[in-house]
Amino acid sequence: MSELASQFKSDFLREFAARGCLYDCTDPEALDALFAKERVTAYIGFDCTAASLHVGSLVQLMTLRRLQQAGHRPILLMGGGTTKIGDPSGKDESRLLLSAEQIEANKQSILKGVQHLLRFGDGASDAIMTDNAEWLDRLDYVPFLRDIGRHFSVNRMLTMDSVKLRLDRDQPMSFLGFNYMIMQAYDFVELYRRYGCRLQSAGSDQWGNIVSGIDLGRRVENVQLFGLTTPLITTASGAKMGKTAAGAVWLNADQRSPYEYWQFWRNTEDRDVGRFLRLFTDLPLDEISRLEALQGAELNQAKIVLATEATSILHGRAAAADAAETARRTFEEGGAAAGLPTFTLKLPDGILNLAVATGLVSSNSEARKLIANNGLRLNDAIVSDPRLQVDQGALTADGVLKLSSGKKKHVLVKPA
RNA sequence: GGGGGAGUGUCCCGAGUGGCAAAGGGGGCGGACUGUAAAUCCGCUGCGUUACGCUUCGUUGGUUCGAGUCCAACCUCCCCCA
Repeated sequence: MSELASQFKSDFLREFAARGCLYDCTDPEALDALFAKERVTAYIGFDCTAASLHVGSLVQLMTLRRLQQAGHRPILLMGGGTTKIGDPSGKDESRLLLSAEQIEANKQSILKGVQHLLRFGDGASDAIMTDNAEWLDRLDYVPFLRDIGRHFSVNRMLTMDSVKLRLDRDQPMSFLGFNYMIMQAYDFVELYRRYGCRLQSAGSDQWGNIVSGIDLGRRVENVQLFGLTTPLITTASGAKMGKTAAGAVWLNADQRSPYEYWQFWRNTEDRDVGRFLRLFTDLPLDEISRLEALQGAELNQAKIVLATEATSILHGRAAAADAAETARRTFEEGGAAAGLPTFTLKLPDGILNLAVATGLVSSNSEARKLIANNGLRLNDAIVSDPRLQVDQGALTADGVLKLSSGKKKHVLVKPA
């Protein structure tokens, strides 16, 4: 699709495609014309299954951001209702159902985490946040079946990937999960009714659900709706974006600090730098071309730009600058920079307990193994004795301890 | 309802049919080499006060000096027949 970039007339689609964000869309010509003609209202839905979104959702969030930057109106749809059902796509097992309270708490937390990405308000292109629980929770079963259910062919639903793949692998699927796509299709129509929303965007795996919504819109509202999908982002090595050893790369600062988030991007593989700059920053394309052309160690400069820009979008310019400075002091000067993750606690007995207390390792055994592999450092000196006692005398001039696992993970400990 | 099969180290896959803390792989972590990259090589990958002890193979009982392995019941899933 990116080769079509130059053929689009609308600013939004041209830029979107040129950045490698476009995977597929329905009726490209009509959608392009719509974007060129008027302010478009578009939505993306997010599940409330966790207290924070992670990097895997970032492409979607960036899509909303770009829509807004191009003067259109993004809707952030929180799946407070659909989360009660659970998306069957891709999962091998039905997930445990979350309680309504848990879903609501997750929703609030997610919203807090994405504040910097979009401008909310009452202006013409200000972002709107809504929750599909507002309409899904109130549905009356029989009227819903008569008005909406009649438009869905079970035969067709069975052929959709989210269902088919599951059945093909002999994995169970309850009637509950089977309804997810109907709810998502209905969301689209409801958002059209409420906000004149004409476009739904999502990852490419949601194509089937999007098309269902478009079909439903034509049948019940006689309107042409559009769908737009983004590619599934993997690293050049084939790993899914945002999954690291420590778990998902969460967007909320209380789960992954701006410094750690900055580090995540700083450690991007060489081959991904240009692509990620296009996808995850607002930098102009010619600037990105210049950065990705850097060779060898020079490319580290591009990674620093990537990290700072990406962090800035999520946490703000100041937090990004702080993170960059903390990283510079830590990695280039080898110091105990104040911006590192810091734990204030009473110094425990022995180095093992200290390492566990900071979360650098999860058990004493793991700490011992790390020490045996020369992986644990206290104030940059390799710890070789697992029985090492840590007391006030070990504090640096700043009155802290710097504890490191390997060369990249550093934390500070302040005696309480 | 009848017949057959499966559930293994709480990341995943997967060997194992009486001596097992349990093969192998992926993933992950650490080390070497580098550029906070990739590739490659090496080590580690249940917990603990670590030449020892404790907990682990769907659940609960049983046989045995000893059970992931044998027996019984139960739970969950899959396949075939009805």
